[in-house]
This record gives sequence, C-alpha cells and structure tokens, in this order.
Amino acid sequence: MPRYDAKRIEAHWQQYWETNQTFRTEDTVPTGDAAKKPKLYVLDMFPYPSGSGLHVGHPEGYTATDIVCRYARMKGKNVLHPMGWDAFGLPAEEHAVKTGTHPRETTEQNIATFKRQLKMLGFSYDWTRELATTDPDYYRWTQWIFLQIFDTWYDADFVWTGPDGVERKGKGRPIAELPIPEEILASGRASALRADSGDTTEENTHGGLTPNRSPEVMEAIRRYQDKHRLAYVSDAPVNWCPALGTVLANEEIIDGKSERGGHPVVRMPLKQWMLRITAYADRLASELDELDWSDSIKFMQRNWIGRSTGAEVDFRTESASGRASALRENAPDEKLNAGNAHGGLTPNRSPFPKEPNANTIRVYTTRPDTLFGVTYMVLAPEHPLVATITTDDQRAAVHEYIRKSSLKSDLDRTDLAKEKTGVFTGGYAINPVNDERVPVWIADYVLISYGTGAIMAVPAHDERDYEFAKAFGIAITQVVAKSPKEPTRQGNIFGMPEGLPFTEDGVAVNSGKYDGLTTADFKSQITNDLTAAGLGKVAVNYRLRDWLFSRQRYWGEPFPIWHELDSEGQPTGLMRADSVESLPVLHPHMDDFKPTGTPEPMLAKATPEWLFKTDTDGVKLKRETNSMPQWAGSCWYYLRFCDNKNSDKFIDPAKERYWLPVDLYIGGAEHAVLHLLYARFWHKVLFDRGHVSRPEPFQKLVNQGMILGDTDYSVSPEVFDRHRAVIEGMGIIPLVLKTDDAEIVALRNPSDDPDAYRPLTEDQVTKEKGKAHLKGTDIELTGRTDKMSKSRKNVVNPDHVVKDYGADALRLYEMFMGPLEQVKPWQMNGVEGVYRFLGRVWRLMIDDRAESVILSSAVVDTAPPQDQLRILHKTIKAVTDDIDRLAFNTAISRMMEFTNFMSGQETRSKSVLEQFILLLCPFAPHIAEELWHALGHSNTLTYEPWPSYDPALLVEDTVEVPVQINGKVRAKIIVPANSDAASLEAAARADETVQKNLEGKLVVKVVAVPGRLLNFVVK
RNA sequence: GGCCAGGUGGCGAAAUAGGCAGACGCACGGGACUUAAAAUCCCGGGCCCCUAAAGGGGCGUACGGGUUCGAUUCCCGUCCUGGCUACCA
Repeated sequence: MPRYDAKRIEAHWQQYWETNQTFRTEDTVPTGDAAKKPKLYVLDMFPYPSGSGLHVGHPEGYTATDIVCRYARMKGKNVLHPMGWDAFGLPAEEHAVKTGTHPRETTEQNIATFKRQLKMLGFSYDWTRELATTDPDYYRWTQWIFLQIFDTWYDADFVWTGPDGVERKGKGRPIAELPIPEEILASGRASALRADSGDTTEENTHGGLTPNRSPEVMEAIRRYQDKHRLAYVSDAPVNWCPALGTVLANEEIIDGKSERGGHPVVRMPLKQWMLRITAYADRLASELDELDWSDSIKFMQRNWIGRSTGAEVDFRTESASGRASALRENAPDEKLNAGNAHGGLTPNRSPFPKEPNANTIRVYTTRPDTLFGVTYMVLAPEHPLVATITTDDQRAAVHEYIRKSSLKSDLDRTDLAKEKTGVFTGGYAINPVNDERVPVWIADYVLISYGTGAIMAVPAHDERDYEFAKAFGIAITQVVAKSPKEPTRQGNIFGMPEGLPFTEDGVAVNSGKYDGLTTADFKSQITNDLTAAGLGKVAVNYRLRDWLFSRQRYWGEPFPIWHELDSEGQPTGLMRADSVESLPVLHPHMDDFKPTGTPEPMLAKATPEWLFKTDTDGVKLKRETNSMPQWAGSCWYYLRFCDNKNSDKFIDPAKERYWLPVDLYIGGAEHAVLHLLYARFWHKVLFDRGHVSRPEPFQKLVNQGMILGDTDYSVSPEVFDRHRAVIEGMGIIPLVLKTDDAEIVALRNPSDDPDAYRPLTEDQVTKEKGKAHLKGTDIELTGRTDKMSKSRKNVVNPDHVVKDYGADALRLYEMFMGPLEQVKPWQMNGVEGVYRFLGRVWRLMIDDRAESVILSSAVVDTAPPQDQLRILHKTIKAVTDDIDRLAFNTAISRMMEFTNFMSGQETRSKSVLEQFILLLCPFAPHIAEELWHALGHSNTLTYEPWPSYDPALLVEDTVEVPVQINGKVRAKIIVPANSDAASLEAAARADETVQKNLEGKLVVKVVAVPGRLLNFVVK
C-alpha cells in the first residue's frame, strides 16, 4: 500500500495548508523584531479566467514563483504571494450575447474552475488576498484612479524632487493648478475654442474656478482645463470593429484585423477617451534604466516609445510668398540664402511661432542636415493645408486620392506598402535654406498622426522617399557622402544612381557653406541657425500615441463621468466627475447583451434611471456610456494585493511603502510592451500625485518561455488519401488541421476524450537520416512542434496530468523541461521521468512493502558517513545557487544525482535525508511534507530553516586532471587538489601514457592551470 | 525589410570566468527479479574507423574563416528557425 501515492498525499497536505492558513501573510506592516525580516513581494501575472480552464503554460511561471516563495520563507523572509483574476473581457460578454447568461455569472464560474486547478497544484498563495477586477470593491478603486488621472495635467517643465529623492523635470499636477492663459480669462468661450496646445507664454493666472468670474469665463476655463487633462475626450479617427462591436487601440490590431478573432477593422472618427501616456514617454523610457529587466524587454519598450530627436522646420508655400508675404512674421527679405552662394541663415528677431503661420508647411525631420537635398514635400492626405495648396488643375486628382485613401483599411495600406502612391497638388513651397521651389505632393506613406503630418522628402538619403521619387520620376540630389574624397553626384540625377539612397551618417556635400561638415556637426549647426532665424527648432517625437481608453462593451468598468446636457437634452461638451464617495459606478441591469450594431456603446441601452440625473444645481446630466478597456484593471492590481480589504483607500500608504516594489514579476512575453507600459504609466501618475512612494512598480521582471505542444506527426492530404487503408488499418486516427498556409492531416492515437491530445509515440515512428517514416511503412511523416491551441487540438490539460502523475510531478516537469525563459516543447514522457524520480525519493526512505507509511530499515539515525555528508553539502550548494539564478532545471538534476547516489547506499543517514527533503520542498512540496512527517516531525516544513552547507566539505582531497598534448586530451592523472603548476607537470611527466606521447617530441611550452588542466605544446 | 533570441546525440537539455563537450532526464539496447507481465534494480551508449579482444585512432556543438597552447564559449561572414515590429520622416 505505501507506494508513492500522489493523489492521497496531495489531497491531505492541501487540506492541511488550508486548515492551518499556512501561507497567510500578516495583514499589518511588521513592527519590532518582525520588521527586521526582509520582505519579498513575488507576483505572477494574474490570468484571464477563460472558459477552457488552465493549460500547462500557466503553471510554468506559477511554479517558478512558488519555488522562489517557498525558498524565501525558509530563508526567513516575509513573503507576499497573492493571486487574482483579470476578469473583465470580451469572451464572457460574447457568451452572454449567445446565451443570455449574465457575464458576471460566467466569470464567477470560470474563476471557480481556475481556482480549483491552482489549488490542485499546491501553490502557496495567500488566498485571503484574492481579488477580481470585476469585484465592485476592486473597480471602485479603478474608477477612483481614473478620476485621479482625469484630475491631472502634465507640467512638462516642472522641476521637483520626489519621495525617492530623485530630481525630475515634468510632473503630473492637479488640474486646479493649471495656469490659465490671460486670453482665456479675458475673452471667454470664443477664444477657448481656438486655444489648443497649452500656450502659456503669456502671463497667466493660477487657476481655476474662482467664484466671482462670469459664467462665460468659467466655462472657458473648464474647457481649457478639459483639454489639458491626462484623461481627455478626442474626436480623432479610431479603429471600429463591427464584428466585436467596439473600437480597438492600435495595439489591438494586427495586420489590419482585430487581435482577438481576426475581424476586419474600419477607421472612423468617434468621440473617445484618451489617456495622455505620451506626456510620460520620456520618463517611461529613461526610468527603465534602473530596472532589473532583460535587455530585450527594455529594448522593446524603448522601441515602442520610439523617441526621436530632430527639428521642426517651416517651409513657406509659394502662394503665401506670392500674395501674402506681408502678413508673415518672417519678412520675405530675410529668406535664408538670400543671394548668398555659400548659403547661410540670417538671424531674425521673431521667434519660431508656436503654431505654423497660415500657408506654411511645418515638417518634422531627424535629418535637418539633408535640407539641401529636398526635392519634394509630402503632406498626409488628411493635412489641413491640402485644400489651400492644391491648384485647380490638380484638384480633381487630389480629391480622388484623398477619397481612396480614406477608404483604405489599414490592411490595404500595409499590402500596398511596396508600391508607393501619391498625387501632385500643383503647389510649391520654398526651401528656406536655398530658396528652391519644391513641389508639394500628397501621399499616404505620410501619416497625419506622426510628427507634423508633413515631411520634407530627401530621396537621396531616405529609403521611402527614394522609392517614391523613383516611382514618380522626381529629382534626387545627393547631399551626404561617405567621405569627403568620394566623388559626389552633383546636381539632379534621374534613374537609379549607384550607392543611393545613402541613409547613414557621412559628410555634407552640395550644401553651400555647410559642405564638409560631419552629419552630427551639421545637424546641430543647422538647427541652431534655423532657430536663430525663427524658421525652426529642436523637436522631439514619439512613435507612442496617446492611449485609446474607451470601449463600447458592457463587461468593463463604467466611467465615473457625467456629461452636461442643455435645455434641449444635447450634450454641451462639459463634463462632471462622480464624487469619490459615490463610487463605484455599478453596471446597469440589461435585458439583453446584444451589441447595438453601431458605434453607440452597449451601455447606451441602459435604463433612463441609470443614464440620467439632475445635479443639485439643476443641470441635467447624462452618464458616460463607454466602458474601460481590459487593461485598466491590470494596471494596478499589484497595489491592491497589499491591502485588498481597505475600504477607505486604494492602498494604505504604510503598506505601499513596505511592500512595493514587486521584487519579482513573472509572466508571458506577450505582455512585454502593453500591460507593462500601461501599468508603469498609471504608477507614475500615482507617484506624481503623491499616492505611491516609488516611481516604478516592478523591480525584477522575468518572462517565461512558451510551452509548445508535443511533436505532432502529419502527412499531406494527398499522401493520406493514397495510404488511407494502411494508416487506418494501424488504428491511427487522421485529424484534418488547417495551418497558416495549408491543410495537413495529423496522425493521432485514439483516446477517450476526443479533444485530448495523443500524438504518435516514438516507437510508432522510425527516424533515419533526418527523415521520419511511419513504422513499418514508407510513408514519410512531417514532425513539428506548434503552439498549443484549440484549433491545433494539441492542448495539454493539467487536470489529466495531475490525475495520472500528481501535482508534484507536473510542477517538477514544468521546471525540468529546460530554462525558464526558453520556448520548450511538452513531452509527456518527461513527466513520466520526474514521476519516477519522486518514486525513487519515496523509496529512499519509505518501506514500500509495509502496510503503512513507515521508514525503511535502511534509514539510520547514526552519524552520517563522510561520502553521504559530502554529496549532501554539494547538493545544498548547487540547489541554493540554482534557485538564486532561477535555474530550476539544473537544481532538479542535482537532486536526482543525490538520489541516485543515496539509492545505492545500504544505510542512509536520517539527518542527511532530512536536509535533502528541505531542498526538495519548494519544488515538490506535497511529497516533501509527507516525508518530513514520516521522518518524525509534526509541523509543516514551510518555515523550517533552509539548509546551509559547510564549504570545507566541498573540497576534494584529490582531483582528476586531464593532460593535453597540443590541446588534445591524451591522459588523465590523479593529483592532490592543491597541486601547483610544477607538481602538476611533474606528475604528468611521470605518467606512462604521457611519456609515450612526448617521446621524440620537443616540448615548446607547458600550460598549467592548477586543479583544472595541463597542456604540453610540442613540436 | 528592420530588430531581438536561438541552432549541441534519436529527443528535452548541461557545461556559472576561454580549459575533460554531452551532466540529468526521455527514448532505445542488454541483463537481473518474475510462471509471465507491469513495477523495480543493474549495465551500455555522439558518429566513423582499426582490432578476435584488451585497446587505439580520426571526426564532432548549423556552415566557412579568424584569434588562442586550447573555442560550444570571443571576433568576422553565410545559412536556417522562432519571436517582435512593420512606411514613425
């Protein structure tokens, strides 16, 4: 009976941990002696509780963090290790549309399944801290944080020192502290509509809504403030997905289709909430430096932010210089090269205008040093100047092009990317550096949303411009050469000049007085000259766009915002926030969950009681009916875990100071950019507003590698048809699967569960010379490993694994497969292997022929022999070091070696075994507890001290040293471990084989590495 | 197209600072135990060649070069696989 019985053991100890609340973390910040314990906050990326339950990818990261936590507790740390649910999201709502089941009900069922499965695996979570983003008590505070963001504007020039003692420039400040420009205070509503981008050059008055202002001014101030909040409403074109009934963020669209479901997406202008994450772009990029994240993730985040430095430059349009020059601030006689053959910009008294003057094209470029190579310009089709610059001759063509490109989905734009398209507007602009006429085109390779929506095109030094110029026969002028000596291509060159486009740095040519300057010098000098002339300035741009923060679905957080209505019931554009006390804003009751079929949000179908109210001042209000995206809840859950029952605050500041930052955060690389960027952004806003004490939430981040399905053997449909009889005769089941590009027939073994994955086993396949055949046939098979997915029918369900082998075996296998961060294929045989290891550990100490769990007679309570002691201490050192560097696979190998050695021992020291069980505990806690108990202990070993090793026991007396002749191993000698180079050489020369090899040769050199190797270099 | 990660036995992998390539496990082969099987235990093993055997030799970490007494590890080039990103001026 007492064979290793995982099922019995695991059920028993899980019950024990639950009853004794073994893993509960004190809810108060420790004081006195307890405060001396180091804290450790270890976090898993919480899962979306899908209807299909856990798959074996989930427990990979969860096991890793569990090992770290159990180890840390034994090392005497105060550990916080919580789990929760990222539970808002589309699938539950889609299910509701089909069945009428309320999403909350579906969500709760799914959570119950996930929780059962996680508990089944014996993870040491403090379940008293469980939370779901869908709990009203949780999203109450999500809404509260939104209101903080809504109440904040970003003061980019504000210099301050945070609670972390670091001086920064730029701070999110209360909206009430936003300086209001004089013109707003003076002229009220009319000018407020014009004011746009925080023009604070004029002297302004601090804030706000002093009571003795006129209603008109008050309204102007409010509108001005609304434009500067970090959460604001925008009317820009967005990605509307009819199939999903919601808009999507750019990040949620892959190749022009929705990331989820692959539905088509169209662009249309809609009023949407945006979060001004771009304000924090610089800090999000630069403050990555301090974090213990992999370089590749930091790199991806920096790429996503995409900061670039360049210059903005104004080009007068020809029409402007022709008929409206008098209106310009930069008078025409100050044009830049003004008859000066060597070029040069004349300083100008007037500064570079904040907004470009009418009939001026402002461009953004990272290569102002190529200004002399501009041969055309491009406006985005949506650019406001297109209408005025287009000549009558070109108007029809331009209109047609704009119409076509507005119809293009993003997908079309991508597909057509190879072929550049565009239309000449008929208009010209004047290059400020040399007064040349430059034709102005429109083309959709220029995006309205980046930079200024207009570019100066330099085909000689930009790939895209080069492609375009080639397609339309536009002049190409080289202005940068590899070296000053290189023969340069003067003048305009048609066709395909050699060596162009040249996009690297070099030396200026054909650039007037700037000739000979290096790219870097030229850039800084021309930028200075442009600035002095009032024609340009240094500018920074980001690829990062503001975060589209609203969705049109039911199952997301409602916004705590009301819109004011006029007497006709029409929105005035003015907003009011819900009071903090009134939160949460709960979901309304719905009769059905069908999308409206239009961009009108689901919540617009709510009852009037939910939708409307009249405020105390008599103003009629309508609720915001958009909902927040799924990202919202995951932006701050790590904070709430520290204090999940607090009803006064989203987190107690003392607890925040104690637990934050998260010391180790493990999750999938698919969240490398978005979730981590969004969460860091929210954290920084909370930091600026004084709600958290540190600028970054996640100190160390590790991404586990994906687990792929087992090798799946398949044939093409044609091959299958030809051999159908043979294959089916072998009892193999053909499964037709669609891959990206073709249809294949996967060959599977039968099983009870039609969805369960039973690939061909190794002995059903013969492999020779890199080719695989179905055993006993000449049918060639293709073997490959794929992502686990429902459509591939290769998902491994942890329930099945636990049923057959137990949780400890599953945990061990997940870690034994290979390095945590690496992509690895699942092999059911491997589970079998670690299961056998657990059986060996069991038999090491338990008499498996006895009736009950009693120690084997080989276990003796006497002083341990030296060799057992020695391997124990080696194992302690190896396992400890391996856990410290998250190398769990090798730690398990070392424990296997220990077990293999001990199995061969007639008598086994009880104290040695006890120490070993402590090492095993973080990996396979159930069997460890059971054996610990069998060894005579009555307590859980959760808080037993982690074993330490005696370095003296690691030192061997003698070592085997390889002897090389010319780098090839010819002999091995046994020498005292502390032998120096000379005695090593002497011992080697005394060796018979070495002598034979040295015979008749001249030793030119001897390389001796004491303790490691000896090498004779001979001729 | 760009960037990042990777390529080691039949398979998953190891080699932590340039020093014995393949630890540990799977699969496989042989043996023990058993009436038999399962389970368990023991032994074997990169590939090729010479030898009756003991033993010996050569090749080998994707491929081609380089640095070095010595390279899986460092450098240059090529190929392949996976991930991310796709006109960001």
